[in-house]
Amino acid sequence: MPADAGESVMLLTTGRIKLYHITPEGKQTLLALIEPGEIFGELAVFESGGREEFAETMLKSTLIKIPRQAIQELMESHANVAVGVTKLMGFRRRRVERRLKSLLFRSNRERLIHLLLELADQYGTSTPNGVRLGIKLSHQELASIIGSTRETVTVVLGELQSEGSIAIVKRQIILKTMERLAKSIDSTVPNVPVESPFISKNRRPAQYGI
Amino acid sequence: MPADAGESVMLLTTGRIKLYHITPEGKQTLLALIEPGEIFGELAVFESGGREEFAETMLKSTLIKIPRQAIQELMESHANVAVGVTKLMGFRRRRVERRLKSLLFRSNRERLIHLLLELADQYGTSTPNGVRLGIKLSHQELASIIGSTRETVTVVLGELQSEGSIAIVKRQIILKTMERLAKSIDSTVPNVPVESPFISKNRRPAQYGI
DNA sequence: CCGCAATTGTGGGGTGATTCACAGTCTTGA
DNA sequence: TCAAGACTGTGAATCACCCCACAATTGCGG
Repeated sequence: MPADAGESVMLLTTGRIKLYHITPEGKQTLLALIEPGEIFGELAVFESGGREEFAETMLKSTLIKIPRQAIQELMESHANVAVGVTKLMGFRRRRVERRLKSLLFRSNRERLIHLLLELADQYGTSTPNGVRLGIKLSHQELASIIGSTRETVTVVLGELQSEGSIAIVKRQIILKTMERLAKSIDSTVPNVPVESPFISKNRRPAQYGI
Repeated sequence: MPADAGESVMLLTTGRIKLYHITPEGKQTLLALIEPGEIFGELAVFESGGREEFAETMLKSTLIKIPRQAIQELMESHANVAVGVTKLMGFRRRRVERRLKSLLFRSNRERLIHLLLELADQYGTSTPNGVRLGIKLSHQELASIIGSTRETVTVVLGELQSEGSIAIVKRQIILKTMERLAKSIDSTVPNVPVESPFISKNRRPAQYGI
């Protein structure tokens, strides 16, 4: 597999791939986990250069390399392909935005719980004891997702375990009380009427839900 | 302008719009600033429900509301429309990902500088004294973008000002030494060879640039 | 099954950032 | 032009989290 993948879109067929970025300090930030059926490197379709992100296989993976030009033509000639690509990009963007929201203004503990719930959503399978995460991530990796450190993750996971919220067997995390965890992060109940500090009282601008 | 915008894509023609999210605690996180020519609410095309984000005008704005169905048909019949939408979504995703990267593992000060540079890039105009940001954001708003607090932003801006890096006149920020600022954040030089802590020495997985 | 490396676990010191409280300044609508 | 509300500025106390250092455990490759 050559290193010149910049001019192509990659389609993952089996396995799992980790996309990440490395900061100047050598710390890494996980950008996305790619599952079979997903494409990545799509942004390369519209621009060339800028190759500061890396991909790394987490499982034995096979993928198809689609030349940039081919997919561009395909999108132009077959509208449904274009719609599909758009949809995929939308999903990934939404994931990123959700992560952004959980990152801003949340404690380390809350972020970790948030992440666990999300992983459960994506990779969880129900068992009698609770939801088992079908993905193995080291504490280091978890930390790199929530923007924390290895040690802190270790500690918080320990706390959650002794609180009985999760169990860890063979490096597999099992969420025993999903509901309780979920509640513990969004019902940090604000009794204050939701009032944005940004919305002036006298000159209130137009505002809508979207 | 009705509040039922959920079923439509909005196209901004003039003005500026702020998209944000409000956390249960009432804190707000800015998701995106929309400029003329951009669309938002696109995700609504593919899914209904889920309306936890808000839009607020920052300037007098006019926008066109395109019904969900119309754009879907348009995308299917005119491939170039689909390509365009995809492109726009890509840009926004890239912005979010960049922000995410700058959020993880960076100090408050670095994040603020990073933000100023980005704003200069988007809204800056060159003047003899430096680059003037053509956008007014309160300290509170700046804080909500970088995930900090109003007070901290005030302090850091003060520091930058007395360091001579920026000047503030009439609530307008002027970047006097862009290069110096830029250098101060990415050349926190790591002489360590870039070696991911995630890459084992014995069983190194496949890894490529993308 | 043995050994090395990766991973997990734990504590203590230091600190950047939040929180709270209040004062001063700017701005805009009446 | 005046007043009320938004915005900016500042200091003190507190705390969550990072950083460093080292021990214990697990797991993989030969």
